[in-house]
Amino acid sequence: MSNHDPIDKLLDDAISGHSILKDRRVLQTSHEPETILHRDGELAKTTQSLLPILKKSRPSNLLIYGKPGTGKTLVVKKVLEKIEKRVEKSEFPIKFVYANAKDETTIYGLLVSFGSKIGVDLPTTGLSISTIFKKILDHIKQNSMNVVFAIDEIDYLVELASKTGRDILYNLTRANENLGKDSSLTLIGISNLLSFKERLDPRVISSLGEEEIVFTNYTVDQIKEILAERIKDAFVDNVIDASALNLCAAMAGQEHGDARRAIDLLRVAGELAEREGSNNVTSDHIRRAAQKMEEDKEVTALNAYPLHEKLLIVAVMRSNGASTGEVYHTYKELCKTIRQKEVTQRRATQILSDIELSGLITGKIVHQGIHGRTKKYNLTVQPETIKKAFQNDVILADVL
DNA sequence: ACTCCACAGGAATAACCGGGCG
DNA sequence: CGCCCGGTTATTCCTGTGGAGT
Repeated sequence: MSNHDPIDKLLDDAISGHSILKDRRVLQTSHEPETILHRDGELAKTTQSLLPILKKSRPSNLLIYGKPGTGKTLVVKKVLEKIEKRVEKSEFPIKFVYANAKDETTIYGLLVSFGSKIGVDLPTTGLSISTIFKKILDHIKQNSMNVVFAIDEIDYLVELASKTGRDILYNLTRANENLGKDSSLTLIGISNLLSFKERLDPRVISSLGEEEIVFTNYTVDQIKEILAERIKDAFVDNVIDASALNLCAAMAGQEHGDARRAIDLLRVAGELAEREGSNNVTSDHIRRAAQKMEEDKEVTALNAYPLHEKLLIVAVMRSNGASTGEVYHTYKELCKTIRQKEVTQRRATQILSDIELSGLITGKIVHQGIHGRTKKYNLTVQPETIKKAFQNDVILADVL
């Protein structure tokens, strides 16, 4: 699967003089390992569910749940790949299509990419969704294809789905009834959220959820083995301290057994160690990698806020531990210096409690007798982080 | 025991915004 | 293109509140 381009490899080596990293691609999220550890049950169930297709009958639609980093995508891709290989030589036409709903901004885009993968030429614009849909079904029918369509992060789809979008999802799950005897369409939905089902049209649930598989979390020991496996391919021998490996697995396990996070952590720690010219990756590197990732996450979150949210965060930073009134006062000053219209205090308190919900600031209600009731706000992140995040915001330049 | 502060936070309503549709 | 629709943002107005000060 992963094509190890010799040119890339040379370039990688050249960039990092004496490298402790043998092949950093192995640690990237796009990497698909040969064997998938500790997912035997899930692999078996998924295969089982798709088995009918080998006997030329239609499998049930399948819904897969599991927390992030539990190997859902990996397992589905692997199983589809294996079946496809097995069927390749036979004259029985099976087609697997994988799409990630996050990559497509609209249902329309999703359908078009789906269509192009099964060989329907579609214009990227101009046709209505229902026309596209019909063309795809016609194509499947005419060529008597058996198609399995895997939609990853299907929760996103439902999120952005308007009424027509929901209808499409419904039609997709029920498409079989309109296909002839010789063709079929099976859906595999993959979702991070267990609660995803609740927000679905009950008609869709009954047809999409014909069969369900829930992916369990990895244990710390399992993560350790998965990491060890990757380390073998990614790093030069014996550069990862045992304590570093343990810590890395433990940190990821603390969340909910997120293998992807563990691997990310390892990659960042490895890059950190390499940049420092260190000969091995220590638990200190892991710790700093975690810190860096946390900070990056905060910076991204900070930048995603609209202007007035940012201004209020700066106001909280300026006057740490201040009451709502004081924060609002400094906020108004900030608005004046950058010539922006301020929002009302009511709105400001609303925004502040929204930000509080995201965890960047904390607020505590205090009663001060004759001095009334108010909320005292504090920053939970380093002021440095905030400055770093906002420094390339041209509007905020003057108030930092 | 009573007052009164400095807001919290609910409700109603208006302004705005992006997407779909004829 | 304008129009409508649903969702979000913001304003206005409002009632409620624990305890320091008297």
